[in-house]
Amino acid sequence: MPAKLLLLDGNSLTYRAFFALPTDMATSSGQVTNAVFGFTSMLINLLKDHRPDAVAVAFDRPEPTFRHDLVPTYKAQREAAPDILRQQMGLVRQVLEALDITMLEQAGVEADDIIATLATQARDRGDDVIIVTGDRDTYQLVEDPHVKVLYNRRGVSDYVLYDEAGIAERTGVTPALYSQYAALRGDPSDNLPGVPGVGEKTAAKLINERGGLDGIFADLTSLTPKLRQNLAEHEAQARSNAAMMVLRRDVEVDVAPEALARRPFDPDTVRELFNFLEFRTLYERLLEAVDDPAIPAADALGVLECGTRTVDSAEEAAALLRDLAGDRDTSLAVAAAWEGSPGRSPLAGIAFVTSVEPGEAAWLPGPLLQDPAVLAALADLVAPGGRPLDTHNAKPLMRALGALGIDVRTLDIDTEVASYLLDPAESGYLLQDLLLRYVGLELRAAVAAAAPGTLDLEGAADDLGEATGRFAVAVARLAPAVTEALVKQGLRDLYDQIERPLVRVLARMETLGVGVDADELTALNERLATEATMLEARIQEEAGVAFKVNSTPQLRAVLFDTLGLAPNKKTKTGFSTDAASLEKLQGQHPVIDSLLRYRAVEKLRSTYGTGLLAEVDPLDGRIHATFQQTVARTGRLSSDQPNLHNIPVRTEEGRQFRRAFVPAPGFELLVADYNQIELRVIAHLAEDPGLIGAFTAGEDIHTATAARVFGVEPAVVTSEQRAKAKMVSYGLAYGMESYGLATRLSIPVSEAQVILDAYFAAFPNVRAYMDRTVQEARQRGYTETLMGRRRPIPELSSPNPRIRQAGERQAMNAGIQGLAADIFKVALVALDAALEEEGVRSRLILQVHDEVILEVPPEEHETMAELVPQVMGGACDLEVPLAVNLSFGPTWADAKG
DNA sequence: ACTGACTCGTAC
DNA sequence: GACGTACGAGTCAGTT
Repeated sequence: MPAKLLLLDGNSLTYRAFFALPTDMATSSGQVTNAVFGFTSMLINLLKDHRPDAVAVAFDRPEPTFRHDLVPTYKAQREAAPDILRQQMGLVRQVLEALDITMLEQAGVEADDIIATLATQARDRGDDVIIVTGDRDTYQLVEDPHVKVLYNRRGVSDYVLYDEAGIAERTGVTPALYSQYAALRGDPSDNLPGVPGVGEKTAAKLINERGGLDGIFADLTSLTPKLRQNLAEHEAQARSNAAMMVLRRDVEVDVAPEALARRPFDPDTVRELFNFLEFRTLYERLLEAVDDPAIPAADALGVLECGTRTVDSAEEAAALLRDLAGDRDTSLAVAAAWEGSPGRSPLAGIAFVTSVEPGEAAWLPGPLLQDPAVLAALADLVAPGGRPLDTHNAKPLMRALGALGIDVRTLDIDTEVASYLLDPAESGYLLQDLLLRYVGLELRAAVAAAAPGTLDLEGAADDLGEATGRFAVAVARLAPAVTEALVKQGLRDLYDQIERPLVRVLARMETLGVGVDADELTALNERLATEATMLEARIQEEAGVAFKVNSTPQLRAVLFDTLGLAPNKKTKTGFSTDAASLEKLQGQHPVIDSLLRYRAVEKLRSTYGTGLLAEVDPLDGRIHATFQQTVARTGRLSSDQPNLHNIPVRTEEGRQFRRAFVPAPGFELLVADYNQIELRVIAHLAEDPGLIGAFTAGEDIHTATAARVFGVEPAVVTSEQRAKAKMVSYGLAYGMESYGLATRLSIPVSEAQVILDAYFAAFPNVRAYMDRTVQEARQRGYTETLMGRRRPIPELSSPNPRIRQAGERQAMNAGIQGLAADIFKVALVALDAALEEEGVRSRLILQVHDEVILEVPPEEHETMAELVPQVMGGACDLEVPLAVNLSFGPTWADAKG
């Protein structure tokens, strides 16, 4: 029985896969994998569908081939492959290496020539050959029934198998005549022009009628005049093309036929590589495809094992903790379990790892954490100089232990925070996902279903200890892996100096919470609710129909159908009713004003009235938000339950809510915010002398900017000019374009463009910086801040221009917002340390991106007025000073300004 | 009853 | 489409 040989064109197929699949397919570390995924997926399908006895993949080499010697312009028009494609060529080779599939390449010839040679040899042996390529040149090889071409049409799964008849049907000529046919027609992708006026149809007709080029050129007289002239003039071109297109079948391939035979691969190697590439489904498909009982199935990939011992007496627990405290040179992995939501409910218990491999843990149920001796031992364990602690999401544990009087000072690796630094673009950081990705182990299903730290095992209380023990062992296995990754990516300092200490600072701020005047909030809420009810009735009256005003679809129908108003903006589902659209309708119908007012009132009532009241802790009357350290992709913090980062400030009415934020009795509030931090960051990063000069001189930045942009003296800058300059400055960090500026300033796009041009002419380094940033990000696949914080932006290589441009704006913004966030975090950590060092009672209670809020006792007013701006101003040494605005007051609103 | 998509609006 | 990063209220349609 003849053997079956599969021959692949590595370059052509990888190239096809790259353009067939979206480039936002990437690993968590930002490596784009669309092409290597597509290639691998297709290879697996081929192995499965055709069960070849032998496989080889041929590659082109970068240096010129004999065809370049024949025709110097051969392929000269080709652009260099994008970086993210070239990287993947290497990955494709790694995949083939792991699968132990032979790769062939040779200087001076192309992959097709190697394929032609091998195919001819195999044919001569009587073997069957299937050639897989995205390139049509190999059609000429299908002249023998043993040889077939699998032509990859568009994607990675859309391919068709051509035999001789198939080629004839597809092209109109037989494989033997294919190269002469192609010579007439030309090949733009190889930069080989054909005969003008001769396309596929004419070429096939001529070749078939005359049996080839010789027959055609022997006698041109019977052809139409134009065709005759074109052929006569381009005979040399056509003959040269033909010579170029004939594949060499005599390449000296240094490989014996047996060497191409399928061999079993090393499953561990393949699994490791697929794991690295984050191919989650391919391994199983591969196993199906090779059907080799010697290769272990995917479910033997590795399940984390752990034996957990429940500690049932306080004496035993205290002894264990003292024992664990003895080893200060290695980290201790722990995991917490909660009665309810992490950090907001009592601890259900803590598991401590007693052995990493084999996995063993000790489970201390919650009640033991009431015992004074246990608490004392635990406090010693985590006191300064105690045992380094690893855990997943340390902040809630710190909060809970803090409530028990234990200050955790020995945090080493928080696997969640560390993983966030490794890839801040992930949608979440579940322990089980990370363990699989970085270690290749699975957490058992019952546990894997639970959110990190929640472990809602449907009342399976007996399992809670065991499940938490497994979490702890998982942390112990994961921590070294993420640490190694941190070091590799140069993120270790960022983690050690900023993120890790920040965890404790945030934990303490959350625990303290912020005081609110619930009576004031309630009064505001009721007033707004009354007005909302009144407005709702008025709106329905004015519109003449009863409808749900909060419902966008219903409002849309009322405005644009019932009332017949003219819509101007569209959303995904219909005409927009947002405030900007409504404002354009003002004056056309009385209901518009009522609607705008209703929207404003209802927003305040629902989000800030009812919303904030629901978050007031009945125990202490304060609001304890959670500050999320692993959410924002730029490195910023976020706040939820409630979000204290978007409390209104711009309108007086909204600002009322800030009056409800008050200090603890006997304290006043201190608000300290960075002045124009993002613009200063831009000045520094762009090294723009104009901006740096203005900031250094302490000028009003918007006036100074306007003066330069509009070419007037600062003294005569109008408020309108200043407003325009201000808007440009704000938009800068977001990559705003003329359209956006025009919308915001209510001016024509052309005028906005003039202003933008003038801005970039006045501050040329800013544009250069933006361009440089995008360029670097595109090259590397990620942006990086001054402090090394990285953010992958795979969108930069999207073939979709809209997505790509969005990626460019993200890249510009990430460097700016990211550095501002880095600086601010440094300041928070430094402030916390300074307060501790000074031994003051003043304390951090809130942060809002570039603003910190402290509770300050009156006697420390002067100290803080000096200390806070000094520490914040010194957080980072930029080319411009970091100015800090300070204000004290009895409420958040009073302390603003 | 729950969930996710969608729209809208607030902050920096 | 056209300005980046968040969180959350409310509606609605689809699923349990």
